[in-house]
Amino acid sequence: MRADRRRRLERAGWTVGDAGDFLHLTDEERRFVDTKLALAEGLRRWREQLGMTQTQVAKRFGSSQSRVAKMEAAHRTVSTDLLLKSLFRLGANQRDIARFLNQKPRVHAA
Amino acid sequence: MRADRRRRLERAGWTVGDAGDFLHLTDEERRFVDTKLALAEGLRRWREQLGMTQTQVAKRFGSSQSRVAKMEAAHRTVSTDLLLKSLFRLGANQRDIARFLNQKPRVHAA
DNA sequence: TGCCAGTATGTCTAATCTGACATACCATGA
DNA sequence: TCATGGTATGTCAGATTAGACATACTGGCA
Repeated sequence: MRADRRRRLERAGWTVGDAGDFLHLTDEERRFVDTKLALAEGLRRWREQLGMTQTQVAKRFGSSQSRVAKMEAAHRTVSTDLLLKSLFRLGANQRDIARFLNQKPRVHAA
Repeated sequence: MRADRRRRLERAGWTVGDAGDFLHLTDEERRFVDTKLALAEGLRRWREQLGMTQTQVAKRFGSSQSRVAKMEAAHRTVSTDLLLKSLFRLGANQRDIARFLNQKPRVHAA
């Protein structure tokens, strides 16, 4: 579970030392990352719900598929601003966002 | 109420044409701005709750009072990333954020 | 196996955001 | 009235992020 979490973060572009000192992320940082992951997951679920591909979404955004992939991966070059704007562009509203934040992360839960 | 809302946005640095065509903010933009305002208000309330001044908060952040003022004003040069990080640094958590988002805005409500 | 749609990753340049500083505003109390 | 503490606004240089493009991975199916 710790390892899984770390993998997710690394995939997301966070250069984490190695497993042990993973904890020199401060509490704030951890909360921030978790929030970003929640939004990213929310975005992916929302897109899938709409039955759209990343490419289709990218086109609608006037952006590129690669950028959408990074959004959903909560990559470090992706801001929460971008995640929020993207969700809104796909029709989500403020309450949907709040819902995503209250949702327990599905992946590193097991 | 419309006028009040507009004033808030202008104070926040959004160049809004004039009252009438205020509506050429798209839905997405409006939702995004509202979200930012909610976080900004949340930050101010959180700080006041802690009985701190903007200057004190700035010092704790390693930032400046002017930046804190802009955060609380949801100024356009302030990202939601900064707002979230700031809230987390003051001890808020993801659920607190969700709560802020579900809260009806106090100001342009009347 | 070889294709293909969908997704992921790396790296550029332009645009945006950050903290700092200077300065202005705004109440309240002497 | 004028200090003073707290808050707001404008601007700038350095840091970070956006979209684009190239390219690589992945799973399914002929």
